[in-house]
Amino acid sequence: MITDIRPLILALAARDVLSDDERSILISAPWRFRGYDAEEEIIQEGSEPKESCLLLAGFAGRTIMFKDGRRQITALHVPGDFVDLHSQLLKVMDHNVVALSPVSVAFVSHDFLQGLSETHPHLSRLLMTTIAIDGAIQRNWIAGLGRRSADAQLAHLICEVFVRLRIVGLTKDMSFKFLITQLILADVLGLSVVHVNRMLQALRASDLIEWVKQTVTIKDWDRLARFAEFDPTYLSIQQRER
Amino acid sequence: MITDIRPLILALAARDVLSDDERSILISAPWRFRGYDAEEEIIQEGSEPKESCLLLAGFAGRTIMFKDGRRQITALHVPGDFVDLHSQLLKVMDHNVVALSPVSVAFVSHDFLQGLSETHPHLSRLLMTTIAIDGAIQRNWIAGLGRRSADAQLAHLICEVFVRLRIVGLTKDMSFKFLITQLILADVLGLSVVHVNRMLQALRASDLIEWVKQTVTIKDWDRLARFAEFDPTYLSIQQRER
DNA sequence: CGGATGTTTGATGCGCGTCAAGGTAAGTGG
DNA sequence: CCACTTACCTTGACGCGCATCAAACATCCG
Repeated sequence: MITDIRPLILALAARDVLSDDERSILISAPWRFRGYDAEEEIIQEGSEPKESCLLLAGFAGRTIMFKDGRRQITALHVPGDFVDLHSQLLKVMDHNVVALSPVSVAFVSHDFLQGLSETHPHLSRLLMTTIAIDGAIQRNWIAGLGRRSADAQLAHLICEVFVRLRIVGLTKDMSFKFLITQLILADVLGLSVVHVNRMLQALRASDLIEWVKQTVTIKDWDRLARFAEFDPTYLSIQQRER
Repeated sequence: MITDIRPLILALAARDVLSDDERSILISAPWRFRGYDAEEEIIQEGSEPKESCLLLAGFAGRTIMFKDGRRQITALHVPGDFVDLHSQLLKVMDHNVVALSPVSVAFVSHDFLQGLSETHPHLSRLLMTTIAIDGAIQRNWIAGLGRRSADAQLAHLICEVFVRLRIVGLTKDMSFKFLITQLILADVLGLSVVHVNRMLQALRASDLIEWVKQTVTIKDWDRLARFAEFDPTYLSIQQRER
């Protein structure tokens, strides 16, 4: 069981300066750790959580289900993401949170988080910022689902995941472990599995990416980013070394 | 020029109890009022606003532009909505905010809003909640763009707009003024104008809605909501009289 | 009255879904 | 250790939903 919350610290530090005090508050928070298998539900639609859930390892997603059994994944989470920080503001969950691969997570009580707003306002505000970044990512997905072609949308997702994983140190050169099946990818992109497969092959044929054994390698970042019209501004990453 | 911020108060009061003190703080806040014509940009992508913008009358939207000139509208705002409350958390705007009809708006400084978090924590938290509701709406749009058919997605949007307008008292029985062209609707739904037109006619033919002279009338709420699989939970409306 | 803006209609074609089947790799039990 | 299963990836055939192009209408406005 993973109990290292460093991904959160990396994710926050990428957005603003984190003091030592703030780091140690986070480290010593009353976390409750737990693991889930792929496809297990972490949080149910309609529930009223009293804790928020931080992802430490693996991939998770927010899913909205339709009556006919189809689903759409509305957010893809990487380690360091709070998957439901907004649950402290919204009482009832309007969607499920599902493990998309085996994951390790850490729960903290809403009470603890709300206490932060008095004792550590800057940190509390920084956490709110991650909610806003979530919103920016969602806007980008809306733009892509509405107006981008399937291949460009897929390319854009790969760019986004790469950058988000790099923030938390989960990339190696130009590649990363992506523990996601094409079926899940289809539910993210709003496409059929068949078409996802064909678009992946198109990107491979253009020599933009490689994807073998759950490892994605970006072979030509500039061309991929240009093809996807990827502009990382919306991820609100602080400029420094690059 | 409209300078009545009551829509905001109605929108907030629909989500939680608002004390008289909180109401008067909002009313006496240092608003700066202004009007815009349709298609005028209220906030530019890439700018770093020092104020947030409250919509008082008309419709506004957040738009993401593509290089080829096409656009996607990622949010549709009704009176009472803060169109860029998140700009106090995110430094750089990742999208434009555009007037979709003639609008009246009111700006408040971020400093004022941040001051609220100390003097009126409950109110401040309630404002944060509206950011989270925004996120919930966006998730629903993602689900619709990805998995719903064009007609169901259109029906869902009409349900959503109706409910949101009713909160701020802008519906009359089952109808509302919708100052939105089909071209704008196309950019909201990620469709072509032609197809939007056809889907509208389909809804009319099924006797679900009527749309004449910028006035939409829902002729059969239950059937429309069922057809769209509309469930208002995500709008976080307090249950009371109904 | 013309010109602009928005709505409606028709014809044609492409992007992506659906259905179906085969291929591969990993895990499971006898 | 091998048959069997299960999960996932890949490929092909076919059809529908929606885009695109083009043009006719309608409405409003100066």
